[in-house]
Amino acid sequence: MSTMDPIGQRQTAQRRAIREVILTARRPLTASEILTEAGGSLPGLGIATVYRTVNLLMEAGWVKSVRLPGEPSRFEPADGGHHHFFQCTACGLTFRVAGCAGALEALVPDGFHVEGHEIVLYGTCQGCSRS
Amino acid sequence: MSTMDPIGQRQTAQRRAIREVILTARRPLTASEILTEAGGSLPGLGIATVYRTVNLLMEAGWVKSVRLPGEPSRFEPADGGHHHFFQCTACGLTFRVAGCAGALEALVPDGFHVEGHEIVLYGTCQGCSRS
DNA sequence: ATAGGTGCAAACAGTTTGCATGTAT
DNA sequence: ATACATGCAAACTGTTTGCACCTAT
Repeated sequence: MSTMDPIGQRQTAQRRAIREVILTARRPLTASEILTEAGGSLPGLGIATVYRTVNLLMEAGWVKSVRLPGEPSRFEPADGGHHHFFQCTACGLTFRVAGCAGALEALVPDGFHVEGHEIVLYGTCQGCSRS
Repeated sequence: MSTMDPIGQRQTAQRRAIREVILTARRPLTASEILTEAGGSLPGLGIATVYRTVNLLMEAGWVKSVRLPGEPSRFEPADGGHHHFFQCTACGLTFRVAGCAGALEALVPDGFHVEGHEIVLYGTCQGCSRS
């Protein structure tokens, strides 16, 4: 899967722009953040196109969604490896956390099969803890 | 805090019914599930009252909200102890999971303070794994 | 009597969808 | 040329809010 692979059936400026914005961002972006970013070079870009393209990118395996409880969906490159998130309760910023607590299978009763998990940590970030 | 403590300033049939529905349910309920349940004995009950009462119950410490990523809020008694959730990817049912993976503080860099966390396990439940 | 609560409808955010227009192929 | 993509607006879900009416105190 190279950068030149088409998304869907056709290459369009919108799809290229949206993919680039997500792939070059250093944090997961919401749909409206993507609209703002990509809309800079593509006046008239609509939120529906962002959602349609993001869904296409997810089906194609380029992008995955990050869903923090009570937060709008964010989108990030799918190849970022397994990680979780830390959300600062003071400033609201969301940080990526590299590690992962294992042994989660042990938590469920017999007959249940754990295939995946989501962990969100809450607390105060570096900046907010200091002040 | 006894069962007779008022919620807000006044006791009303709606508030009593909504509280009882949440406190006697054996799984967390969405606002519309609460409306359906409590609405049985209170025809005309509105969804706005459910939300207003649930928010009041949360402020009062009776109830807490369960927010699974991408799911509508659910509400459960606040005194249920620390636990997490397992959501079946086949049938969609949500189960409570008693245990908890510790050592989550180790995942964040120096300067970050972990105050809480949320863990959601995904997989197949007992019934769906069998078939 | 009156502050506070309720129901309804409107408003709101996030997301999806229908449709006529536009465009990559 | 034509099937696919876009933009807009409408629809939809979950949640909150404004307001006139109602009720526990």
